[in-house]
Amino acid sequence: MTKTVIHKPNYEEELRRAGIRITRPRRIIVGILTESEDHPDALEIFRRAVAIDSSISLSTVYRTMKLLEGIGAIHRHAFEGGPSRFEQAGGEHHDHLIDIDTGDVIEFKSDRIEQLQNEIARQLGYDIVHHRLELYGRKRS
Amino acid sequence: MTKTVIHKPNYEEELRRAGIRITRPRRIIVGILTESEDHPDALEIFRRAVAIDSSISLSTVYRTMKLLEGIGAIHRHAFEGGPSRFEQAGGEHHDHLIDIDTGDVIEFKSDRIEQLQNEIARQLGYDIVHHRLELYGRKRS
DNA sequence: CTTCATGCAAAATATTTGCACGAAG
DNA sequence: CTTCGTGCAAATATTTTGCATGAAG
Repeated sequence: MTKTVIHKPNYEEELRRAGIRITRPRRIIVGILTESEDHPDALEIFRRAVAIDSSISLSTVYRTMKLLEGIGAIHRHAFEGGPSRFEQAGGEHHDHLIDIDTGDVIEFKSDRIEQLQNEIARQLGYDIVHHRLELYGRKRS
Repeated sequence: MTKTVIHKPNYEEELRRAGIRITRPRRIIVGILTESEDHPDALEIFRRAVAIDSSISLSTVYRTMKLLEGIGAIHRHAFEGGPSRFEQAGGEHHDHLIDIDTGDVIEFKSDRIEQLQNEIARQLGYDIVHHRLELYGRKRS
């Protein structure tokens, strides 16, 4: 098991490659995602964006999230209860441990688990397209 | 890895033990959950309930789901995109493989994975309160 | 009887969409 | 220029809640 390292993708490059226009709101939003080391939801991204350009709308945040998710540039997480939270893709795949008291998210990765998942899917006659592993825990005192 | 076996809990007994009144809507709703071998959402449970007693309201379904979840009698799943889906608890713990083409849910269980999860959490300084493992896959052809 | 559950309608939350206008290429 | 993206407001989807009434124990 290893903790993952943050890396900064070049979203503008990715967008251009996908033939998507680079506009001011999009530039600001991807900038925010690039700088974020947490897992903000749409509203939080909107707040950070508005601090830079107050004319940005929440709709555009949602639209941009969908767009980026579509080209695989970000991942959408639906942790229990709350709204979707987003995270830049492009780093190594990892799973999440969510602190149920603080909401903090810790990333981790286990090749053993991934391997077991594949075995299980195969035994059931499936190929895994993607998966979701979330541990909800409390800090040991 | 093993597939889990369905078993029928006595919800009325559980409710009584928890000091919760057994009303007509509740009896109908838990009856539906007992018979269900799928993972219906609130609206689907509502539809099945209305077929038995047309006076039942969707609010009551939601309230009952929350109640049953509170006493640990059912589990709430938030599979990607859709609304919460429910399943009777009381059987053995298991995880889910979701067929991305049909929405079918297959239950499975892996002690090895559970064990690895615990190790990981411990290494990160946490105790797992619960977890969620979902494999999204496509039938191998 | 007293407490609690219900149905209904309205509210709250999260997200999507139609439309007219403005900006990107 | 032409296409596409934007903000805004309204719509949608899911879930929760206030309130007056009725049922459970």
